[in-house]
Amino acid sequence: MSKNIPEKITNRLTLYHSIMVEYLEAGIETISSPQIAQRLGIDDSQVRKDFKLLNNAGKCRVGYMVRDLKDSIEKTLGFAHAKDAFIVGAGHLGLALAKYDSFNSYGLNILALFDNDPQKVDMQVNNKQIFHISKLPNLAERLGVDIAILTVPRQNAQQVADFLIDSNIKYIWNFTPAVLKVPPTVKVWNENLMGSFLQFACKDII
Amino acid sequence: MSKNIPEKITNRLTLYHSIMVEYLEAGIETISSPQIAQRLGIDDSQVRKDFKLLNNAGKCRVGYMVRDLKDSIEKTLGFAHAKDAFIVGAGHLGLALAKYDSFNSYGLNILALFDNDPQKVDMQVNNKQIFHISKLPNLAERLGVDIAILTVPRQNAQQVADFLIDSNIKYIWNFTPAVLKVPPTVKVWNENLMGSFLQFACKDII
DNA sequence: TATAAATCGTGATTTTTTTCTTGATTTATT
DNA sequence: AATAAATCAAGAAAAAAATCACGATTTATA
Repeated sequence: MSKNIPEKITNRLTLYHSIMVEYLEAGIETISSPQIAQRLGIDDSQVRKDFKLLNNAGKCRVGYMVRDLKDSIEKTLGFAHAKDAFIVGAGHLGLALAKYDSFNSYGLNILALFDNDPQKVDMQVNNKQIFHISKLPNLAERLGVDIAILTVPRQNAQQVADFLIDSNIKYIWNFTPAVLKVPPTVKVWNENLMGSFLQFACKDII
Repeated sequence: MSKNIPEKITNRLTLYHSIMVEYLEAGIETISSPQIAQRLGIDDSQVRKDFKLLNNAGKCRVGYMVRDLKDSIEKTLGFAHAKDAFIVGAGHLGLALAKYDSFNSYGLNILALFDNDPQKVDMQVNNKQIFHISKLPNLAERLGVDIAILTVPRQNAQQVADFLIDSNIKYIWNFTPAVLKVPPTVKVWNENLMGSFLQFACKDII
């Protein structure tokens, strides 16, 4: 569908999207590339080039239609294309993500959580049940789920990932700091919160 | 101190660091650039160039000392340089982050949480107290805190950010999807979980 | 209606990042 | 001791990304 947009551009698209949401809420119907550029601290021609990629034409002296931009960004990023996923690891972070309702409107549908702690099993979080991890392969197959959000402790990350791979999980959104070893058929997306912070902190706090 | 290392390189440094931790735990003392490169799916000369930046010489046919690499990455990223921070917004995500103990070993020290919900005020989370948001300016000044982790709902993000800026907060780690408007003296680091997922999902799920 | 100002679209240029290549060095092996 | 294999180092080349520059268009204003 989408012609493999570079990561950097996708990242900017998500930022543009947030701004569109804000403008829509404020009842502003058009937006210009210099406005966006200034907000994000980038060049305005960059913004226009990105929008070109979305086949979204602007109007000189006026700008772009906010609603159209929002729609085409959502189309490009696949908001409507709902994706089912499991959360693996029902610790603080896993629970927080399970309660994070915005996932839904962005096309991510959390179906259930998994953990190996018997105390947590069968609890409900935000209408999603926590299952024992041993139930995952069966449920993944029955429900056709191939996305897992990994929120276990670092020490168990690789072991659990191996188990997920055996269960035919194809996409792992990795919130652990571990760098997972996976076969080429499996895609990993590293969130790495601490790494992210360090990038920030390094900028000039030190 | 650190000579403003580009974001991309910093990001790779955090990944290298994770691998070093893993190798150390496994008792492996040396590591080669091709090993790392293969693991991360990048070119090995890239890895060597990054290490060059750290002034970390390798040894032909052997590789680099894991311990040395880990130390110099930590030095470059400022692990030892402890930074105090507040969490603003004691919702699910804020609480999860407050309970996330790994922050400490990476040089981030959460001192307290803030919220405007009277029910949450005075509760303790992982030995950190939740204060009413109105207490923030005073505490920030007294404790010399200028870093805030923003985990409020998107709708309140800008308003709270403005308040933080008035309170002399200089660094905002923004977990809300809002694109904050801040003066040039304030630095924002956008986490944007959904945006991150969309980048991942776009890769080829659609 | 003419002029000015803002903005788009896009090709050219520059900068940054990544990959390629080659030579030197070290260790293991015969 | 000679040879082979793995690895580092570093400059060259290629690719990707960002910025610049400018003509064309549209709207507002004099």
